[in-house]
Amino acid sequence: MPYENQFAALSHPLRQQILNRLETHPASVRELTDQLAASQPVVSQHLKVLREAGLISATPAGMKRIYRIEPGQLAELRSYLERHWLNALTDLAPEDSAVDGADD
Amino acid sequence: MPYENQFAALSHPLRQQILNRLETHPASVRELTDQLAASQPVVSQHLKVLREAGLISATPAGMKRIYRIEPGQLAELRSYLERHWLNALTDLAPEDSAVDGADD
DNA sequence: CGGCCATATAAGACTTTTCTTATGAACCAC
DNA sequence: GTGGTTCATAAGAAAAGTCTTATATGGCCG
Repeated sequence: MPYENQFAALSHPLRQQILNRLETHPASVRELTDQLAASQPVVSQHLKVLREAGLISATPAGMKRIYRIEPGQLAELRSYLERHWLNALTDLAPEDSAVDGADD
Repeated sequence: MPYENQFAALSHPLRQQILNRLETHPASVRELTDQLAASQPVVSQHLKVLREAGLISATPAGMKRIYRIEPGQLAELRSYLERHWLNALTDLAPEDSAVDGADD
């Protein structure tokens, strides 16, 4: 079940808001907590979900940890979306394999 | 929190498998139940989630109901993915609005 | 060192999701 | 009509997710 965790990570509004913030500029937990009107533990917990899904990464910077978007994983997600469930729309992909009989 | 339900719908392995099936050919509940080794109520429940997310649609055909992919919603989802969290990757979108200060 | 700041994590309550079992409604054949 | 097939849905238990409160870890400064 590919990308199950990534889709789940994107399915929570606060995590979407976190990504919106990080997409424009990386930030620390404290900054996100101030901007998003959520408690610090909640922000940390959601950051953990996003990090374990590979959508963001953290780099220690002194006392803080700077979180930033990991665009590779998001690009793969989009690619997966296109390769599988959007062929019905575009109908321009005669890729024989990985289409029928590959459900998991 | 846009597309929250769509991402949640894609976050379950059985629902991904259902979409994999429907992407190649539309099917009835019975056919999906046979192919996916899940009980009929479970398949119906997951089809309901996918339908309420706008990702599939159903057309009555006699005794059966034929489910098929609704590619428009998936295309919008991909588009949303690109417009927001993939700018950091491509960096080619100077679209001023809907980027900063719009988290929900 | 002691105190403070930033973050992570644990424990518990609460909510939501998911599955199983059972049942009901609609359609078709006879 | 009866019987069989297809599908949806309800009820309940089990599992997973999410929030709050409290606490622990680690870095910085005096």
